[in-house]
Amino acid sequence: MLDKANSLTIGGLAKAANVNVETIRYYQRRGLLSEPKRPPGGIRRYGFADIDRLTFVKTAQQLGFSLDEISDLLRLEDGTHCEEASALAEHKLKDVREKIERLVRIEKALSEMVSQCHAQPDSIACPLIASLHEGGIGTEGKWD
Amino acid sequence: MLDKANSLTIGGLAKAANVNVETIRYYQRRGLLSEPKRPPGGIRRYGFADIDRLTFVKTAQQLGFSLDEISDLLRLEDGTHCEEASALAEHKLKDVREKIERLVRIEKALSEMVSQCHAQPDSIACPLIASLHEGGIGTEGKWD
DNA sequence: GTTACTTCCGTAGTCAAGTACGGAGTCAAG
DNA sequence: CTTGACTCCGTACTTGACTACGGAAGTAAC
Repeated sequence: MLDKANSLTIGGLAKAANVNVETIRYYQRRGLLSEPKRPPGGIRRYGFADIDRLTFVKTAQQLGFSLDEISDLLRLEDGTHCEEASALAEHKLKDVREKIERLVRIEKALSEMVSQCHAQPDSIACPLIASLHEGGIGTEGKWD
Repeated sequence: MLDKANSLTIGGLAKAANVNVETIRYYQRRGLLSEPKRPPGGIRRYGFADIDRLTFVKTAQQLGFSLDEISDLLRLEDGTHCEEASALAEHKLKDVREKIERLVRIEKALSEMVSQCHAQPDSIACPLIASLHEGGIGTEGKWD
């Protein structure tokens, strides 16, 4: 299906995924990206799948995952055994949900701040830090 | 209100916030945490506010913010001028919402994977990478 | 008022994640 | 069949975020 599309050199891949060539080579060394076989005395070629994979790594990184954790996630994508995979997935799911919760709290604090500011543009209080307290702002805003 | 509570030494603060003493000093150098005045020839004391601040920094970090970005967020908390603050807040809000979206996509992919796996525990496909494509899964689950 | 733990402070070292470098080999155009 | 750009590969350097070290000074318990 995409044999013909496997036409990128490492430089083209780097441009397409908006990363440095050296970063690609680094990821290959770390096992995050496989190195396509190189035709005897030739040059390696890459395709769409590689762009997607790189993009995924970069995105996951921005979300606070380390390269080791991203390796784990990618092992899921690559299809390990079902038991193992689902255990890992459930674990990662917990991480992800916690991250979402925290971000939602921060989001609320920020948006509240913005609207407060538009309402009475002089005094401003930002409950950003408080927004992270466990009990906090899920349904009701109350802290001790 | 919490003058009496400002009783922690740097070591106590470190324990309370679950970070290294050196990390606190490092944050002070970077301006993420202010150094309380030290009584002539004495020792600095810290309080609850400092614990919260440190906790916030650590949490934000896990969510993929750099210390520089966290400085920005903290300037909001500390109350700058309203215009400036709200502009910055809106900008950060965009970041935060993007992060949430991406995490939600990942969350869906992972949870789908787990339930698929429970349903037919042998063949397993993980659309983890696909989950990040723009057009994807906002309201409808459909990928090509 | 000595002993044992801390704080204080500057400087140096570490670790993850790249980024740069340099020389040999490959490829595409002219 | 040479020139210029790019790949390949190993090794070395950089950056962000700590973490460790060491000596002087503070402090708490005996």
